[in-house]
Amino acid sequence: MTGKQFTSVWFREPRKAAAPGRSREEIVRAALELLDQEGMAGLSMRKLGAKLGAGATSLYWYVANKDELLELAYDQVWAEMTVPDAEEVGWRDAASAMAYGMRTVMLRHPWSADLLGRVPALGPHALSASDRMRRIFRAAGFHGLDVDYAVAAVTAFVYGMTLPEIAWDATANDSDYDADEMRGMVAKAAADFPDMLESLAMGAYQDPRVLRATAFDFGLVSVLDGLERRLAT
Amino acid sequence: MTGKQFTSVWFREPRKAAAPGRSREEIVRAALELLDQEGMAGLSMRKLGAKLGAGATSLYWYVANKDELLELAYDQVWAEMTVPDAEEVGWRDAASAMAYGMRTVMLRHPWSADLLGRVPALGPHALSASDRMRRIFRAAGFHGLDVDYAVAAVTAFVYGMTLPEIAWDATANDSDYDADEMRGMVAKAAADFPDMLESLAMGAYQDPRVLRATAFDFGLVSVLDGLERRLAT
DNA sequence: GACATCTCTCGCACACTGTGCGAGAGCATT
DNA sequence: AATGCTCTCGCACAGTGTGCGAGAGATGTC
Repeated sequence: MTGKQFTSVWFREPRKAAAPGRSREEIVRAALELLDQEGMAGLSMRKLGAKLGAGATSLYWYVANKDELLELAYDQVWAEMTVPDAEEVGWRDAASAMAYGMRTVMLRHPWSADLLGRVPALGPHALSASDRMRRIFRAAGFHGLDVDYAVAAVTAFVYGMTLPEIAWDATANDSDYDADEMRGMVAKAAADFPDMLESLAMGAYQDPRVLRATAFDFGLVSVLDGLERRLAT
Repeated sequence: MTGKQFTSVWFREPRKAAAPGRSREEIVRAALELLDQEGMAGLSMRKLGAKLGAGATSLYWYVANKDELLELAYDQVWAEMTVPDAEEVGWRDAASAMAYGMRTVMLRHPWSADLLGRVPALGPHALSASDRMRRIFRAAGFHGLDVDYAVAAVTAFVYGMTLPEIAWDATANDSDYDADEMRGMVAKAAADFPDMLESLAMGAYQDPRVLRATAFDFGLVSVLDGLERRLAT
């Protein structure tokens, strides 16, 4: 087993911050800007270095490698996720708001789709968000490991729903076709499935964004209903 | 807008198969082998060419670019997903079997996690699977767009749940630490959240695989319960 | 038989990527 | 003045996907 060792930034002591000059914070901030503007493919160490007026490899003094940098940036995304207090609004509304919040944050930082569920979420912000999520479901009445299961169910739904949304937006942006042309080609591919075509046609009369929001809401209500039912027994 | 044009293999006419020699099928098959053995990072055009006793760029005769190749491989994964007939076993069992099936197929081809929900699933096998999924929920009693919403809810849950499972397996494999050491480091990172620590400790006494299967079942039952409730109203 | 056309292979080259290494600059402490 | 520590960065290496254009081999067509 000579495979490269797995490590997380959060398992190591950070380099003690010295004088101003460059800092880990500044680097992460610049990386976030680059990611928001150009997406995951637009972030390279050389570009990031240039943006900071530094040589590409200077950054390696503050960050062990690119993966660590991404872990750091990832945690900043978690910082934006607001998880309301269940004591105030009731667990159902809290869970719902949390789910919607995750979705909007993900859509705001599409590159996070490449990291969510793929990179260990052990940063301080991620942990704090998890803790607040768990609180919601404890307030709902779950106990023991069921709390984790409930959190996992809702977050899994949000990931799985939002991820394709992001992917769709990305391909739509990269395409020279407009929405109608796109739909036409999809229809051609699905020509053998009349039932799907019908459904496609029904969706064509609505704004895709509204359509997706509706789908999200439909699923979310179902998931929460299901969890509620479990509490009742 | 000079961005590279988005296209899908499924939008283009395939090159009409000529004599044996090399063929698109053979290439895709070899790519699948490589992906299963070495994962997404292990697939490069040069390696694939070598495996087939061909030059790296020879493959470009059969496939426009690597993305197209991945779309083709991706569809083969969908070919493995069995979706039972709702008429025979009832919609709930059918949906449940479908969800478990998707999960096992994904775990069997971990690299598919990088494609699922990210790449348009418009290949024949993907479409056929979708069609059969829709049938399940129509049999359940959903109508119009609700059919799509229900399918989306269940598949989103499966993606979102299985994706982190795969990621965890991957990092565990790359690591020289064993499960206990890993848990120790996680515990250190989460030291500020006593509630999480307690939960971590509770999970420590069980086989992680069983734990994850339990979590999956818990969520799936909830989602299906939620959908069932919607039918009742 | 000779020539043209079409199918397919592949080496070269280009522009990129992450990052290990080692030389050095600037500053602080002794 | 000398030592050592913190930090920068150019070079180089081993990769990546893929555009291009030269050619091989088969298959018509006159």
